[in-house]
Amino acid sequence: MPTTIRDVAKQLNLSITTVSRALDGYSDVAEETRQRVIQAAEEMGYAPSRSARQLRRQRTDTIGYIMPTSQPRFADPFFSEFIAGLGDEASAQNLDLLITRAPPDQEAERVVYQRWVQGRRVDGVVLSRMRQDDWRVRYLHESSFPFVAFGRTNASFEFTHIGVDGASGIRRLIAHLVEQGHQHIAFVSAASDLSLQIDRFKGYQEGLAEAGLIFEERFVAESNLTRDGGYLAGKKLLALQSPPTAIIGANDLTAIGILRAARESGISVGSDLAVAGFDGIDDTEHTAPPLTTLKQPVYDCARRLVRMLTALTNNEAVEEPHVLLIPELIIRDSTLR
Amino acid sequence: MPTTIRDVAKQLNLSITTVSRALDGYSDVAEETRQRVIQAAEEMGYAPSRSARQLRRQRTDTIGYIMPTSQPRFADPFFSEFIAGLGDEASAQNLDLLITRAPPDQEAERVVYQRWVQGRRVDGVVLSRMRQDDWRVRYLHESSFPFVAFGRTNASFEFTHIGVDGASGIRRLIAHLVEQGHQHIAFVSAASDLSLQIDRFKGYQEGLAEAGLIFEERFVAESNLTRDGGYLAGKKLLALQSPPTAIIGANDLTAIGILRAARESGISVGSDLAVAGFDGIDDTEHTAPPLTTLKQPVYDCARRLVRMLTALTNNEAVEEPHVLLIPELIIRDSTLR
DNA sequence: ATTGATTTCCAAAACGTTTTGGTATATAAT
DNA sequence: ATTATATACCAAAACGTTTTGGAAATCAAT
Repeated sequence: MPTTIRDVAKQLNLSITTVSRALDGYSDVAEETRQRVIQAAEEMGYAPSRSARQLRRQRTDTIGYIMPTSQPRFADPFFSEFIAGLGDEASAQNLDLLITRAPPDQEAERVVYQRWVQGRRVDGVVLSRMRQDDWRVRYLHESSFPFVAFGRTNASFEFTHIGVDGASGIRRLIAHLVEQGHQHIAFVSAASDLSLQIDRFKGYQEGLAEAGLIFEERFVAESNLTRDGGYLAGKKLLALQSPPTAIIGANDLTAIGILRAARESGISVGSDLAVAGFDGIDDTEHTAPPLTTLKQPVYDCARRLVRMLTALTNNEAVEEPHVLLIPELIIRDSTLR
Repeated sequence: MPTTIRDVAKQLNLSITTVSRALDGYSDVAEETRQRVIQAAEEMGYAPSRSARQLRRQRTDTIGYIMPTSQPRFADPFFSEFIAGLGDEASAQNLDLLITRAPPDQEAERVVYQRWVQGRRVDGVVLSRMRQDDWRVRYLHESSFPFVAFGRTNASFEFTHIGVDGASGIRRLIAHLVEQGHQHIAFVSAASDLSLQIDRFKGYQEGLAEAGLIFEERFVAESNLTRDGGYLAGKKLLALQSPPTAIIGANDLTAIGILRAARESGISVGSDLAVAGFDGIDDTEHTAPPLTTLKQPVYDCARRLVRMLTALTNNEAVEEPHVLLIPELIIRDSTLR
């Protein structure tokens, strides 16, 4: 039986009101009383019941994040870093972070969002891995439920988000590859409804054009943002008649899979084949060879998104509601001859 | 303004009670009425307020996990997989999962646990990365708060947990290394208060003894379970007068760092140096060369722990409260000549 | 001495559920 | 015709806070 505010009040012969206000730092309680209350609360191990407070205040002091992944074992360090950022900033703001996972664009996802929104389970949610025509954005907007997003989408209205200019990043990468003498550059892509795919693929096409290279359909292999997917796509590309001399993965995991495919084919990455990824996860420093990548500050973005979200839930103005970041090109041995 | 149960009741000219009981499936409401209620609730977008329900029921239907890591950017896939398991099983049981991070064995950690326990924020918690003399175990036990743990500790009382027999795993690994002709086997260890360190290090010493090898202090390098830590420790060991021919990392991340140290020193892993890790994270399949490791079923353990915890919170008996698993030795190229 | 301000406290309402302990009506058994 | 039993419903209490709108006591100003 945990101690309630009533216990503390009785102990001190004060009213519940006074105890509550003392602890909340209101100015209408005498300093001496406040000290007594604080001490008693401490001694009795009192902490306000979260659910009671939530019910009364009509807010949960909790934000939610629903990982959009299909496999139960999500193995993408991107999410770890993103969640770490969310969690740390949430703690810093004295918020709780509620996490679950739901397969993207399926009934199950809808159910979770509805439960959280209608059950007033969280004050706001963070979205990531945006899709073109994203129903989540529509739904939350229509329910006028606070949310922020990592990534853009083609919604007809504005919403608070941080985007990363993948296209410009990939263009820079291609310029670098061309500089290294590459003419045959392939791309291992992701599911076509993902905003990041559309964005990065656009960069791929633009980058080729800028370098005066022609776009070849056969140099595009569709994959799924996983290591295994990258491996298979890499195998396929390397088995072509005249294979590419450089391969860009839609993310780092894909690129790591490609590295493995090259190794198994006896191809030396760096000298014979250039490989690059996107995200800048920690692993890329430790692969063989270390991987060239376009780094996006996932952790910091996550923290910033939480700050934007709290502004939203507090009905404050978000100072910069549409951020667009340029990823940083980190050149490592995997694209150096 | 979200719909409440009162709105639904008014709409149907029923009492709040009846609506509540209809939705909860009690038998004292006519089937026809129940259907009307269900339909109206659906149409009006009603979902019970979680906080109101929690307050009344005196339970949160939420379990908590506090990641014991110091760096804000935790980069250990172990945690991703663990959290994925917790999250999936929680969803399956219609529970929420609350997550945060706190540096192990520090005041901040204490504060978070106290907030959750005293504020009745969660129904129970899951512990991992246990320490000898773990204050969390003592505290939760004394507060008689439901918890389960991944890992053992030296508490004087019993508690529900799943342990992994690291010692026996490392012994098997050493036998394998000896079979490959290794006589000089080093160990890169973790913080000495971690149960996993004590356990695995014991296996290291026992394994050497069983093989008739002598234990040499200089072959032990202390590290911190990260890639960078493993890299530094690996560098140090490889710079010794007569360096080891095999190095065991306390976990996979450490081993991955060692791989990199070897590569930089121009040492060919497999033929010249054997390297092995512990955990069996996905990365190990994709390193160069693929890494020998002792795999523990982290994801499944996490799911099972949640099931054990719900048994505990429901005051049911846990059918098997003390599990001890043997890790599986997966031999890959990093320990084959 | 009266009035006005200020300080310090509090009773009661409200938040939205679930649960307890019924009551009224219809049906079945005597 | 009475009594017992089921069936279908409901009013009110309770969960533990925060907030509203005072009230009493003290102090300052006239």
